[in-house]
This record gives sequence, structure tokens and C-alpha cells, in this order.
Amino acid sequence: MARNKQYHQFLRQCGLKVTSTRLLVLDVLMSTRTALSHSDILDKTRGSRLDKVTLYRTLNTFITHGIAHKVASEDRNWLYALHPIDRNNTVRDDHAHFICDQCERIYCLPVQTRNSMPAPESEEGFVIRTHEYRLHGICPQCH
Amino acid sequence: MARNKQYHQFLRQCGLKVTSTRLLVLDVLMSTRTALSHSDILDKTRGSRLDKVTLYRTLNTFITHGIAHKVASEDRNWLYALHPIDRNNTVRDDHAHFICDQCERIYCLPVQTRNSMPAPESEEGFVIRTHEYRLHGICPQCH
DNA sequence: GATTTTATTGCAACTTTGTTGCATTTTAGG
DNA sequence: CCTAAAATGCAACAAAGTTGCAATAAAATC
Ligand SMILES: [Mn+2]
Ligand SMILES: [Mn+2]
Ligand SMILES: [Zn+2]
Ligand SMILES: [Zn+2]
Repeated sequence: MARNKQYHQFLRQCGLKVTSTRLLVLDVLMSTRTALSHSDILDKTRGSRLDKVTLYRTLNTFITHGIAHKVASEDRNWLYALHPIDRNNTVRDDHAHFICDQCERIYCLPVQTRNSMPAPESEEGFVIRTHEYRLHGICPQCH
Repeated sequence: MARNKQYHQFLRQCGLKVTSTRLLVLDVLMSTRTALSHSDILDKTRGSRLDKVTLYRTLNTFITHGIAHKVASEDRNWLYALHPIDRNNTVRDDHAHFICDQCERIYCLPVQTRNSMPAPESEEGFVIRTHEYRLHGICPQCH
């Protein structure tokens, strides 16, 4: 409940009205290391009669306001996560998505940026603007 | 129709029965540069009364037999493509997916392998086995 | 070439994920 | 406290994909 004040301030900074739904969803997303699906979040908020449509809209609002982003899971639905934050509290938009082949959880991991971006091989006319690294393997939980 | 003989041989090599559906889908996938969705393929085969379930099953068969692979599109559904083939006719499983931000087409592009894989930064316990590069930008068609 | 075996196909019904329209409620600011 | 604007809940809908089952087509054996 001390958190709530911080979340409140944070939402207002983002130009959003503060609602109980937004505080709730923000808290769920804050308290996980892995990206969560819409139904994961619904499960974690059982008892708070949060409507599924409202949750979809809340997540989209978070995305359009730069609070969260979504990642496609291996079984074709969206997982949502807050933007990873650096040691110096700045948002890292250059990060990788680690997909555990065993538990299927997806983690947003900071990666070493010294690696150069893979360039298309002898292909002309492809102009790269952004990129996403998806890493597959085994996560610490499943090791 | 000269192609059909090649496809026929190819399917048998893969341990699959030769059916008109498989020949048809193989031909569609052969004759495109970009990954296609289930409904793209249905559209391109209109007139051949190919059932949607049969198409899903055919695509999955191609995947489990190493003929094709699927890529998640930006709007959360699967696009299917044959494995890209090298100059020396060997399958490249190390390639990038180029997503055009304008036309939303996805291309499988060979990439220079000299770039090292991005390693997780100071994170322990993540064992990377494979990876996928997703590159966003503008494709030659939309340039 | 006909027969048998086995895999593939088509259809209907269903599930899961996500969207739209609209009436009601909540928020923020004066 | 009052008001305008935004957020919410509900019902109905749409798209993507799956399951079970009976009918059909491929290929192996004779
Ligand atoms: Mn991420
Ligand atoms: Mn590919
Ligand atoms: Zn795991
Ligand atoms: Zn394009």
C-alpha cells in the first residue's frame, strides 16, 4: 500500500488517470520477472472482478503510453511486460527475449550491446530500423 | 507440371505420402519470397476446395518433417515458409526474419554469421540454445 | 490390376483470443 | 459539490485454431 502512492505518481506522470484497475495491473506486472499473458493476469487478479475487456484495454493503454510492451509467445498469443529498467533507472529498449523451451516462460533480458546487429547477406533494399532478439534455451528455474 | 515430379520425389524423400493437397501447398510456398498465413494460402488456392483443417494439418506436417517453419506475425498469427536454401542447396537454419513495417510482409533472410550472438548481460543461469533475429524496417517492395 | 492396410481428408462442432458498441460508473478539476 | 471526459462492465461478435469421426485416397501386398 506504500507502493500504491508510487504507482499513483507514476501513472499521473505518464498522463494517465489513476484507477484501481491500473494500479492492480501495474502491481501484477511489477511483481514478476517474466512476461504475462492476458489470462495469466486475469488469474492473478481473481477476486477483484476485473473484466477481460477492461484488462485488454488497460494493457493497450500501457503500451501506447510507453509503460509496457508485448511479446508474441510461441503459441501465438501476446505476453505483456513492463519495459526493463537499467541500473540508472532508464528504460532499456534494446533487450532480448529469452524463451524457455521447457516452461515456455519469456524473460526480458538486457544484452550486451557491443554485438553488432546481424546484417542481411548480399540482399539489397532491406532497410533495418529496429530489431528483436529472441533467445531460446533453458531458464534458471528449469536448469 | 514438370515441377510436380520434383515435388513428388521430395515428399517421398521426407517420408510423406504424396497427396494433391501437399503438392498444392508446396507449390504455393515455393512460389513466394515472403512467409504466408493460413488464410493467405487458402486465398491462393481458391477453386481447389481445400479445407481449412486440412491446410492446418498439412502445414503442421511440413513443420514436423523439417520442410517448413512458422513465424509469428506482428498481429499474433502464424506465417509459414519453407526453410531457406543456400547457394549450395543446404538448409540454412540460421537466418533472420525481416518484418516490413509498411506492408507487414515477413521475409526469411540469410544473415552474416560472423556477428556473435547477443549474450545476456550479467545474468546467470540462462542457457541459450537457439535464437531468432527479428529485423524491422522497410522492404524492397515498399522502399 | 484388384485387394488390403494405413494415412489423409472434409465436415461439424467447439475453444480460445481478442474486438466493438453502448449504457453506467469513476476520475480529476473547478 | 458539480461537471466533463475518460474508464469500466456487459453482451454480442469475429477470427484463429483444434478435436472427433466418418468417408476417401495412397501405397504396399498379393
Ligand atoms: Mn521485452
Ligand atoms: Mn524463416
Ligand atoms: Zn523455464
Ligand atoms: Zn514492405
